[in-house]
Parts: sequence; structure tokens; C-alpha cells
Amino acid sequence: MYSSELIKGTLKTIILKLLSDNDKMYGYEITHKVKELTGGKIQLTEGALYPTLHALEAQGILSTDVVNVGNRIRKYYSVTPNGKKVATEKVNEFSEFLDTMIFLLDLQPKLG
Amino acid sequence: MYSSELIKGTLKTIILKLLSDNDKMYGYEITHKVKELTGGKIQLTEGALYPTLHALEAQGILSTDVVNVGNRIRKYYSVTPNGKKVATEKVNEFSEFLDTMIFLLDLQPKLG
DNA sequence: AAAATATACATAATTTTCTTAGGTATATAA
DNA sequence: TTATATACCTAAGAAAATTATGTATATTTT
Repeated sequence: MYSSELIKGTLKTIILKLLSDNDKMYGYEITHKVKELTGGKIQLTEGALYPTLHALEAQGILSTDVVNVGNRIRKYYSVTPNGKKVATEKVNEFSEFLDTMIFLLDLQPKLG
Repeated sequence: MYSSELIKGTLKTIILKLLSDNDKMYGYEITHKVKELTGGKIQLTEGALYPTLHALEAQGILSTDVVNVGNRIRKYYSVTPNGKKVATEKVNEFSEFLDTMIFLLDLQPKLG
């Protein structure tokens, strides 16, 4: 687990990237997908996730689809057509920011 | 300029990296160095910088040396022997975090 | 069958970190 | 002489996260 300090400010970007690639996901699923993809190094907390999802929906970047699974509800989120631009911009901005930090801190990133 | 959201959480790492490489710098100098090195893309605000420097000093990670320059004071900060470990750890942790984010967001970082 | 864990949503109080806005003072350039 | 640059600092407020709960159903373990 990284110190929470580092993860600050990346939550929206992570959410928007995952939802851009997966077309619909629900909150609980997002936390588990991120944990899985990062080998447990990034664990989103629900207290941070849900308010952010609500905010993105209120801004028209995400839309929701509530589904009943047995007797439980599940709230699927998707990126709206308008939100797609925002999602791309967020990821691009983060990418540039990373380049700047790599230069500034003189890092050698591991490439896939 | 990057949205301040992205820069959140990187301030300590930036300060500690610069001071690790330069052995002593003063606050005003740090802001200008970062601005110069990033082509204006990252601009530290004094309201964030000074309290952070004070906190790092209080934690024994930085030490200070106040110098008179004409009639003005200048407060030089250096990484303490103990702080060197912390500085290295911070930069290493950020480096790993970068790798994780590059993988998670499927990015192609620009290499030096 | 009972207890524990997993699924799945949510909010509210507090803490952390930063922004914004201000304050003090000297030195230099226009 | 007026503006900009140098150089420090703090305090109020905003933003974003953590921590701690709360509700409820489903499944697995003992």
C-alpha cells in the first residue's frame, strides 16, 4: 500500500479511465478491480469513492443505471458522451504530469 | 499549469528530492527552481511551501541555517543525516507509485 | 444453525493538505 | 517614484481524503 498522500488527487482519473474502458461498472466493483490490477497497492476507500461518483454524476460526466440483483441493488456507472471528453483530458493531463515528475525527480519508469 | 488536484501529495517529495541533490536551498529558491525545471508547469505556492518546510524541520528531516544577505534574511534548508533515509524512501515510493499508475492507466511515459 | 465474511450501498465527523489572501520588509529596475 | 523582485511568514477557508459508522442481503465457514 502506498501512503495515502501519494494517491490523493488521482481518484477521479482512475475512475474515469476504468469506466472509459469498461463501459459500465458499479462502485464496489471498481474498488476490487483497482485492488486486483495493482496487486493491492492501491485500495480505494468507499468513503472517498462514493462521494466522488456522486459528484461526477452531478456534473454530467457519469450516468447511472440501478439494477436489482436478487434483493440487493447495484448502481452501474457509465461515462456519458459529454464525459468522454473529460475522461480523455483527465488521463492526458495526468500523463503529462507524470512526464514532468519523471524529469523533475530524475526517475526511470518501468515500462510494460 | 497542471490542475492543482494532480500536484497534491507531491510537495514533500519534490522538496526532499531538490534538497537531496543540492545540499542547501532556501524556500524562495525552491519555488523558482521548480518553476524553471518544469517550464512553469508546476508552481509551488508559498502558502503550501513554508508550512511544509516547517513541518519537515520539526520532524528532524530538515535543518536550517539562517543567513543575512544585506539587510534581509535567508533561511537555508538542508536534509539531515536522518532525513536522507526519509528522502530516499519518499522518492522511491513515488517511483513505484508511478509504475503502478502507468500500468493502471496504460500510459506511455516520455523518457529522458 | 449460528457466526463470520462478503457483497453493496451510503453518510457524517474529523483530519490533512492546499488555496487564497493577506502581512512585513528590503532591494532593484523602469 | 512606482513597480517589480526578493524573502520571509500566517490565518481563514476550501477541498479531498480518512475513519468510523450505518443498513441490509448473500454466502461461506464452523
